[in-house]
Amino acid sequence: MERSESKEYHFVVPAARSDRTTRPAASPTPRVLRADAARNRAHILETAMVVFAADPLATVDEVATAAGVGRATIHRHFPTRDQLRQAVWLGALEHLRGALATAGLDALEPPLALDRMLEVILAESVAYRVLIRVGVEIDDEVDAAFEELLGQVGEVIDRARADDLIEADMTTAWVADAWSGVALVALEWVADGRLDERGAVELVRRTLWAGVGTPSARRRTRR
Amino acid sequence: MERSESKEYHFVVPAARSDRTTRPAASPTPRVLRADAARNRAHILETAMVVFAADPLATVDEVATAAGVGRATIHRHFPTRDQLRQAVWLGALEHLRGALATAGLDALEPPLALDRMLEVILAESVAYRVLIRVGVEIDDEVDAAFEELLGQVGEVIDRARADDLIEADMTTAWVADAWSGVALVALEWVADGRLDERGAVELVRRTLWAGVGTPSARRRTRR
DNA sequence: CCAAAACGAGACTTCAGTGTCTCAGATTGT
DNA sequence: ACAATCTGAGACACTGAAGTCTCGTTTTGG
Repeated sequence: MERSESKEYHFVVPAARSDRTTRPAASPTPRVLRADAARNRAHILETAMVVFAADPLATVDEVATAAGVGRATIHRHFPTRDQLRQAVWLGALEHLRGALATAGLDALEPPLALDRMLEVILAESVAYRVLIRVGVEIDDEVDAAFEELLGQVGEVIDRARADDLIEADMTTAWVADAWSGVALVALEWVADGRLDERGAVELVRRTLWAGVGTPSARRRTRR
Repeated sequence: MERSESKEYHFVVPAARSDRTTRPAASPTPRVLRADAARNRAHILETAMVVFAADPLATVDEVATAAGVGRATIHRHFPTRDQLRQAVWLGALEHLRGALATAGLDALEPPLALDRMLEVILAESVAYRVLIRVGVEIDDEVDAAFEELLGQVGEVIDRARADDLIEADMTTAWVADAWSGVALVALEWVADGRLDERGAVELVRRTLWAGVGTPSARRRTRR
């Protein structure tokens, strides 16, 4: 690990080493896209998201094949593989931000809002997986976008805190990370078919708010 | 993702695609090692563990340099990079199993045993990181070893359950995974210096057993 | 002490994957 | 309809890393 700054989301964002040999690159992308080009570009991005979610080390050729497109076409839109990877990552983040933005979290009581959030993440699990497993180079754009996403979580938690629902000495950052840690596990369970989405939401809610212990365990494990 | 069988530890064990171009390999390792060879082999393995923990995509040359050893020597002991990777992974697992075995978990009350377990993992965080971030190909050996490690966790949890400390409708597998999810977050916090080991153990214990909610939250979030 | 074994250094081969280029054909926009 | 743009297909050059090999030197074990 050799990240410089120490942000709050280390757990979620993986190392950013350009994961394959990459030559310096060349020209930037054009200015105005013809309709079909734009269509294609979007399609490539979407396919790449799925492919990278399944295998972060997938080659450009694999993406091209999956998208039913020539490899050269990909390079036309994304000069280097790293740039494609970065674009995919940002696209996934945008996907999630959009989904959360339209989920109406503000209108929900905090506990329900967290439930809703998990539902969104489960629905967008491919995007979520990309965020977690595909590397990204942290620049200002990434930083800002990510920060905003985290802000949405933090806000919900702070509202819960205002309702006296959160143990006072647990920081918002911890609650957010603990939530995402548990949510991530649940996500895997759903992906494995060991749990359906309803069950996942239920289990995460209970685990997060009340832990896995019985009342008697709560007494015994307190310091 | 293209794993066939569906085990309980998908969350922890990452995709196993040989993460770099690898040619077919060649000869197996010799039979009896001279003393210096054995020493060297162990040293390479240990160094590789550290290097791979920091960067799962590190090259053989990087490992060689870090170990102060010729690249050829590494290839003598581990014909292909993949075999080195596999050996490192298994070594890390063995490391952890050993540490847990000598931690005297059986003699501790279940909640304390889980605390102790986290302490061990924090102490062996390099090995743990390797397990999580470095790919491995699942063969029978890996499967058996991993299964045993999980068994150790499961056993502690089952003892807790026998003491009526675990909510009856939460499965042992879920408790184990939720624990490891939260523990993983705590591990990152410690690595970032946002938490010391004592605090991490404390926080994980409370979060796991009682969640992040206040008593009133427990009432309100129940179904 | 000496033969066998292991090593480092460096030269070499091979190869997968990137990125470039060209060109003939399809699509678009006006 | 026609010029501009985009595309697929394929050939090509380049490179980093893997794996092999040799040879002179060091270490081991009996």
